[in-house]
Amino acid sequence: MLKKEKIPKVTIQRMAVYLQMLEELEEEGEEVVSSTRLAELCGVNSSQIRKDLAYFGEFGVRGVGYYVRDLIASIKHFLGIQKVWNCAIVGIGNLGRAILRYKDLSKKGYKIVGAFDCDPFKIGERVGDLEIICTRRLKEKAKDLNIKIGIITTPPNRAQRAANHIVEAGIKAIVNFAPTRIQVPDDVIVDYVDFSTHLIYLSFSLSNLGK
Amino acid sequence: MLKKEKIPKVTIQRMAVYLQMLEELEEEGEEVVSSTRLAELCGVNSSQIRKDLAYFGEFGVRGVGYYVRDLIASIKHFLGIQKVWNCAIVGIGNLGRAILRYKDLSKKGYKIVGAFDCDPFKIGERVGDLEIICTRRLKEKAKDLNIKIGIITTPPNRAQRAANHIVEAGIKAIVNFAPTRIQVPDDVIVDYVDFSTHLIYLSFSLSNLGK
DNA sequence: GACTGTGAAACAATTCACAGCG
DNA sequence: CGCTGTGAATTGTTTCACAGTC
Repeated sequence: MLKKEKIPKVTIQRMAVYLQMLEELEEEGEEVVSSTRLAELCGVNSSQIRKDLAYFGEFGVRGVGYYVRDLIASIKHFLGIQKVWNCAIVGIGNLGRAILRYKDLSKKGYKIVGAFDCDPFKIGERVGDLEIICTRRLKEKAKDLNIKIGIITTPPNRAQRAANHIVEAGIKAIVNFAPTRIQVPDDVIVDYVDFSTHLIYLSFSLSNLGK
Repeated sequence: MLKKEKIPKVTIQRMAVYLQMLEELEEEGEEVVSSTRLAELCGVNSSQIRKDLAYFGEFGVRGVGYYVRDLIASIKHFLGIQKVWNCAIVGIGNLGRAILRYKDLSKKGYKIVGAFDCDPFKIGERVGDLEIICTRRLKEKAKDLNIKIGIITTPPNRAQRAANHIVEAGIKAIVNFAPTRIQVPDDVIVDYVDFSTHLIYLSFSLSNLGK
């Protein structure tokens, strides 16, 4: 089904947005949606949606549109999120705790199964139904818990060390919330979530409106 | 100084990354950096950096590189972050509180001056040195507090209402952390921060390694 | 000699426009 | 007739390669 052609990162990101919106439409009881309508809701061009979907196959009905329920199932299938992905958080500060308490993640197919920190005063503390474990034990735990994604929520000066532990543990995907870049081997994928980058974009845009 | 040409969003985002890295270099006592070295640290191509900077002017010295301190100052200047931007948070749950407690924001030129929520049980509660205010009072407060950026950290089903209040208050820039799209007038800029989008990108990449 | 700044070339993503189908 | 799926045209971004200069 999946064509050999490389699928651009932006396409995957938009896919996640379409999925979000389709699930809202499903909740509202909509059964069919056209690319034009979905495009409006997502704030993109309608042929963008058709092109994005075309990377994965043909899901629509000419003259009709897309069946919401079916399209949701198809997207989940080809994005690989019918199964559950186990994640570990490294760095249990305010943000780490907020993510641990974020219940909707499991609905989306992600489960946080390990909470790690290197502060001896935190180790052993319970957060939700997890106990905080020493980061040095990440490697041993990663196997037992089948952890596939590492989430870094340490302060920036600890992020590289956290990344090293994650890489050591054989985990191949990292989301880094710390506002710093990290160095990892080529076979590890890193995605950055940086709040200040977004604020900078907005304040720059505000400063330059109409230019 | 600023050319008329439209500056791509990705350039601004990378600018924020360069700035981050330059500040780390400055702390380490580095006085000069070449585009090649900076590129390595940021994980981009060196001519990318030179092209990005060229949108704003000429900052380097041929045969030498860039003076770290000067470049930081220049970037801050043209991104418009020498001054402080006042922000309001709408939705004081786990994530909202985590952001309120995130002290480094003010170092970066952003200050959260208002905390809003519509839950009567939360109103009046203190978080850090702010008191939670009813979201309906956002409009009146936005003027007094000179709020320029609104941050939505509500549950998804409340995000549109939060956005409406922000727009009503005359604020022209929004960061939306709620995992849903919002509709706003054309003159309001919205930037989305969505954790699950990042997770989906990673899990998709893991599922398709080497394809 | 080393490194920037920048046109030109290569590559990538988006949008258009319409053929094809239900 | 309406809407998808898709080549072709357009627009945008990245990388190359080297002239210019400190």
